[in-house]
Amino acid sequence: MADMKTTIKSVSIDLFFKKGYFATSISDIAGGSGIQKASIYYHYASKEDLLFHILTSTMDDLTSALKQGLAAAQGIEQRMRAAVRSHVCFHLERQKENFIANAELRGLTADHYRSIVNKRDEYESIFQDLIRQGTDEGVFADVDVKILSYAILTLCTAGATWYNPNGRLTVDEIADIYENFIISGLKQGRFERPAGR
Amino acid sequence: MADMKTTIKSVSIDLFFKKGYFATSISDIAGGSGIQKASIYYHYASKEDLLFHILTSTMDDLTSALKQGLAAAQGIEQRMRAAVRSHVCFHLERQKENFIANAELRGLTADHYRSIVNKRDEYESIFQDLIRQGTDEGVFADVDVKILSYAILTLCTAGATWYNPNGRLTVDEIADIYENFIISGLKQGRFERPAGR
DNA sequence: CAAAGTTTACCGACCGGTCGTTAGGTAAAA
DNA sequence: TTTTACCTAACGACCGGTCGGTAAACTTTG
Repeated sequence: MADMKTTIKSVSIDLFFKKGYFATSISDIAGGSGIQKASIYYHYASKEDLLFHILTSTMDDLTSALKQGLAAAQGIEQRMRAAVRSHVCFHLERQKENFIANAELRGLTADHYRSIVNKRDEYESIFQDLIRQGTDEGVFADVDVKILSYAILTLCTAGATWYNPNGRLTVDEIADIYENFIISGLKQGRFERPAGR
Repeated sequence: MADMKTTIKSVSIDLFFKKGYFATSISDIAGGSGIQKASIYYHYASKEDLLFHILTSTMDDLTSALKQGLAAAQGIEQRMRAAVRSHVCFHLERQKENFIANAELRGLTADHYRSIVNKRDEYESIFQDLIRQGTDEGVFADVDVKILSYAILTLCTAGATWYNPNGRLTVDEIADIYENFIISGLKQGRFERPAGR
């Protein structure tokens, strides 16, 4: 019994994911929602407004999921593991929205673009702080913070591109693989040696 | 004194990169090339044909760069390092085309889409073979070949999204960072220990 | 409690504009 | 005389968005 505004949004997510924002017409969305295209404008001001709503809620949920995931974790390695896991799981569980969020930013007006990029920057900075802390503590190798944060984020983000919910691996299994890969890449050989240096 | 066909292609690459394939009109391309839009059709059969030409040449050059990079390298670790380096450098040096190749596949007809995806699969399989060989030889940890190959490729591909040619780091420096990060992630602690186990 | 007013959620018809593409023509080069 | 490389003009399709209207649901009021 979802209301029409929610239906329109979810139909749009499906279509934007499948065909892309520019290739999806208001008529397509209306047809998928079971109403006439003029009625879309009762619920959303414009096609771009609809895209902006999708991206905003996705980014907000993404960030709050990360903060929630970090709240419980202690110690820099465990915190980074929690962050990676949160990032991966969110992207795989809400694959379509995240795919759109990474592919259709160009559909936004300048103001809305800024708004979303600001949210993304805030999210990224959490990861960058974790990396910085890890290198300061000597747990991670002395890596380039910017590049490595991009690497970690795009790595997991890319999962939303190829992930198949009916595929061979579960979300948790994929998260395990990424977690180990990334932590190894951050440590770069700094594993606890049998004895002193 | 590039001929007009080449000019049109390179103007299209610039515009597809900046505004996206669907948001770029034939008029835009014609304007940027200094001719009328009808004249585009003397050189290319359609807008989609133009996109297909761009993607085909990009994929072909990408694969031959990889094969060339691998020809000189010996030993699985060195071969993987060479592969990563080739991939990173190609993506950063031909940033725009690679960005398009990863973002605009949806603009293709079914036949052309298949053609490009086949080329991409062939390219991926080279990386998958390298990973498989590395795990067989015990140089790399026992990782999931499919996922790790996607990880490696998307990692470097993402570079084409954020790379700034006038930025802080050179292509070679970025390639170094990725090379070490990826090799560490593949080895997952299997570094040569000071002495016997 | 019923009549009157107001709001909600939708519709069909239409608009100006842009799109990719084609037809037919032309002037210079081969 | 044919080919090359472009042009002007126009085509039909489709796009996002607006307009005026309407039936049903709520809210207010006598």
